[in-house]
Amino acid sequence: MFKVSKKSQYGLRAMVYLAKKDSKEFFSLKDISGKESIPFDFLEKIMSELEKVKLVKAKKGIQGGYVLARNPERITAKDIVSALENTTAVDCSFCGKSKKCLTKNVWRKIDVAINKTLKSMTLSDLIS
Amino acid sequence: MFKVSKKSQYGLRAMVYLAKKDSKEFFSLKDISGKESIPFDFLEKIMSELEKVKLVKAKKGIQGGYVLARNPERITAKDIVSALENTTAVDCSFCGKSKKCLTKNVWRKIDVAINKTLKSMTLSDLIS
DNA sequence: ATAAAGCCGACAAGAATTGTCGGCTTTTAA
DNA sequence: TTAAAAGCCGACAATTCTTGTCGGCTTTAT
Repeated sequence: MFKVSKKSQYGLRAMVYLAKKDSKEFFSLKDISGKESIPFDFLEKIMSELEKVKLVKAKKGIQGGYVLARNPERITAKDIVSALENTTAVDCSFCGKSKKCLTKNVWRKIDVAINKTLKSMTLSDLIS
Repeated sequence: MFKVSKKSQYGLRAMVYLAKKDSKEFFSLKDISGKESIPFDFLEKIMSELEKVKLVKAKKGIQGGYVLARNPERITAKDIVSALENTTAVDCSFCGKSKKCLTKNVWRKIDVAINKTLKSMTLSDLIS
């Protein structure tokens, strides 16, 4: 419970890597995976998901790779994590069915706290 | 990621159930599992773990069962969740190895936020 | 034209969660 | 004093989720 998935760890690290470069240059999967010690094939899937939600732009072919789609100060940790996780933060199965489930508030408050925290940090915060 | 485990859901529901009764009476696994729709055998393991950390007292034999070990206002959601989860909140594998991992703060802040939230709610808050 | 890259779907390995079972011990009440 | 009700415990089975891999395809710069 509340274990950070490798996917989010890798995704955030890759994005921080791109943010540190802060240029128009494209960086390849090979480069990122090498520098950040992320399994190549896994990273490919991750970047592809980040591209679908337009957090990065991809370019195929020689000299291709990925760049951030917008400035680091306009990308939050929440943008990245939400793109990679399907269960958006805390999700309690029983509460949905039971109107008066007394435990609902616990999970809901945690959900709010996590999202607020994630939202409060941008890539540019992280690299500064 | 950040999915609430059934174990914690069940554990918290069982504890809220006992807190609602708020008496010296013992309630059996059979009773709790029936009223709260929790698989009997699973609940047995859960209550046994809660007993080990002295959140509940157990009594064997006929008319046996479980009671809260202290007043509901002295048991927080964190007490319960911590007893049931081994990975205490957020735990990032890479950060441990890399001193200057720039993503570390993200996971650490979430960890703090979750724990603070869990700590802020007692069983008596939940049932009121 | 070719080589370097990303794209995509399928799937396999591993780990964690969730749930089950059988036999044991303790306790109460008839 | 014995039988039934209950908790205790360890092993294990089923299921689901995460993590990782693979093969073949498309695109693009040189």
